[in-house]
Amino acid sequence: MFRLSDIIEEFIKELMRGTGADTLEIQRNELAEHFNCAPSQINYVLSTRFSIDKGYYIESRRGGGGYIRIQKLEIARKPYLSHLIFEHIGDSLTQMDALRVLKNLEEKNIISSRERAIMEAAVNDKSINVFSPPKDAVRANIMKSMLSTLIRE
Amino acid sequence: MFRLSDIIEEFIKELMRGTGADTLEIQRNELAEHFNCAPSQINYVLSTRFSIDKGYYIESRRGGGGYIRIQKLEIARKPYLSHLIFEHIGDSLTQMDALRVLKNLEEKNIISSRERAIMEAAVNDKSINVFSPPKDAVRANIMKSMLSTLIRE
DNA sequence: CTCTTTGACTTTCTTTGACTATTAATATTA
DNA sequence: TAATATTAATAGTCAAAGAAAGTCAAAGAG
Repeated sequence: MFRLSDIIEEFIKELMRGTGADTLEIQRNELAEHFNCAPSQINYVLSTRFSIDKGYYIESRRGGGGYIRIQKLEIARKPYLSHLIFEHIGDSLTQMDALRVLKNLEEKNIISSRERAIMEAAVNDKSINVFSPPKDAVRANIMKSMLSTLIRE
Repeated sequence: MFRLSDIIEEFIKELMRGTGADTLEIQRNELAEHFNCAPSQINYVLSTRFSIDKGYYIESRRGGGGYIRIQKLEIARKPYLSHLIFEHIGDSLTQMDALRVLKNLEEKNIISSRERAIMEAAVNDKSINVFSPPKDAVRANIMKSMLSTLIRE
């Protein structure tokens, strides 16, 4: 069950927890060499796990002394939930993206692990056994609906 | 006489008894190779013998590093939830009935009010905007799936 | 007829690599 | 010396290949 992308994700998160700071600077090639992978795999990890919607902001610079700066956004609960509901999710949401969003919500202590499990179950492909409106559309609805209960309170 | 599906079923159950843990991760292709059968036969076994109604919860992931995770629901520990999942809900659940069930669960302190709100949102008619499988069938699925997370923990 | 087995085809993630773009450092020229 | 060109050092993009799992319908067995 060796998934390098997950390992790199954890490595970065662990590094951030370690320094205590909310920003981390890495060098793409160095990191790639550390994990013995193609440099572009780092981009893959960043775009799938450290996007704005997961609560991270990324800046980078090319050329000599270049870097990638990963910043963990400290957004308040409601604005973050609003962003998810009104901007990110839209009318289609894949299962993978849903799972990643939920993982981050738990990491940000916006939901408990029980709540995460409940929501994961609700947006799971196996639960949403539909044809006519595509699964991703139904999932988007359910997800937005669930998240909005958290804003209401 | 030799029903391969039964043998695979037993093999998986034996594996779970062996490890003592309530979850087991397998790789579909590996298992298929072990039994010299088509990979899709594993799906057949899982869907006929390891569904939620049979007391198991399944998660899976495709792509590199993919897996199938089978978790046994320890129903004895949660009789009320089990009753709901295995007897009450069945394969169709109206919105009214879902709301009643959730209200009851909160009154019995099995779920928090937040959890109730989340689940209500998930099984709401507005979230489940489907035609082809009737809403009540999809709702039953989602509901059982969510409730089974409470047994799993 | 029902349940099981098989296999071709599909879908979803991940990994890799060739090619491109940008920036900083350095060398060259006016 | 100031301006400009060149080179080296980074990071970015995109599509193809790889690695799983899922679906569905037809064939087979009881």
